Amino acid sequence: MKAADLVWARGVGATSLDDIRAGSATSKSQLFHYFPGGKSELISAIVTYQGERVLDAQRPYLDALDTWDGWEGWRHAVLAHYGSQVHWGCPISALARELIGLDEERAKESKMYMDRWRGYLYDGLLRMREAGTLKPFASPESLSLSTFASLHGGLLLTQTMQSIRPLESALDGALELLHTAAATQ
Amino acid sequence: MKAADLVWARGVGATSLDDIRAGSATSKSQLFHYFPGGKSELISAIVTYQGERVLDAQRPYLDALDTWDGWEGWRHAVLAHYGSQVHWGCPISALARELIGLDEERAKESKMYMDRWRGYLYDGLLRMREAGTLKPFASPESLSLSTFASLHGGLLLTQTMQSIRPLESALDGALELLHTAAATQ
DNA sequence: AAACTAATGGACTGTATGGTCCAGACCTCG
DNA sequence: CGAGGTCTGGACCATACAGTCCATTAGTTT
Repeated sequence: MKAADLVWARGVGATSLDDIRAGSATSKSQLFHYFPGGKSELISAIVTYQGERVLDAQRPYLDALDTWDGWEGWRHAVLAHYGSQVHWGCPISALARELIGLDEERAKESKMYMDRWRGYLYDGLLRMREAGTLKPFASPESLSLSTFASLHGGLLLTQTMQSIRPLESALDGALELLHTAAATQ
Repeated sequence: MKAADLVWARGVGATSLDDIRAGSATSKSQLFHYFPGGKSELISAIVTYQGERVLDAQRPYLDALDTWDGWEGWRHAVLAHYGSQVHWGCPISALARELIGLDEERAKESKMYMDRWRGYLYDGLLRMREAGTLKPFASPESLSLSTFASLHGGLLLTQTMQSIRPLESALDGALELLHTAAATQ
């Protein structure tokens, strides 16, 4: 999906259908043949594509966030994935942000990916607490929010600073914070 | 600055000069009279306005981030400021993000505000380490990055979740993390 | 090969946008 | 009062965009 990368690099509003047509070596009629709903439907497909891609890159760790090894693996997968991309930042949060107040329907779709994503962190933390790995009064809700915030803040800074460093620091800090909620044994 | 809020709500690309004209009850010629450089110059003014506004909202704590009380006050000021705004999220990071690859010159301006902002955190942490409040091997660089990432991630989630909760959790987590770097006395 | 259908290119249209320009209102000063 | 200059409204222009349409090609069936 070359279109997805174009939109990632330049944003939804700044990417015209002509840009996409030129980048994909097809014609306008082709574009509307495959996406009868026009740009909105194209964006929808891009949201799905990027959402799945981002989640896939974190597998199988997303389902293993109930052990410290799982979290370590996840951290490594995230850094490897975003470090290997051509563009900085996270396409999903960028789409979610831009689509708010531009295309409410597509914004919902990208928000859904954000929710699913955080859901994996939440589920892992919940299982950790139930297993006694975390303190009984640790809040999976709060911890998942702060961890998810660190992740996306790190990704955002990645973009403004053009470096992977902030993401590393953010994830290191987030994991260290999780450890402070570990049950003392 | 009504224009600043319009751009905050809808983004640079999705806000036309006509929208701004309508919102400010003036005419096109007025707009170009005050901003001969056109939209780019208008955006530049908005960046400056929002940048100063955001930093002002955190004063006087920005210069007091070398004590735990200072950090508490800062956390409170940030929550109060963003909780009282009409729109969610942070205008500066939103501008910085959108302007990358749209107007390189203005992107630099907004990135500058991000850098200045983080600089305050860094300076405070550096003074804390020098004063022995932090462990000698604590890294102001890393800590400022992770704290700043938490802040901006929290603000981003504020926007996708339409709630102040993620920002609260993010800041709480960030401050708790700072405390783990405190010198044990 | 003829007849028919589906895919394809790209010219075309209506609209919105950033930006220009000029006619007239409104001051200022002699 | 009136000449000179400045400010202001909004009509206007060129361009870029999303989306439509039709003539032609390519493929399939008989």
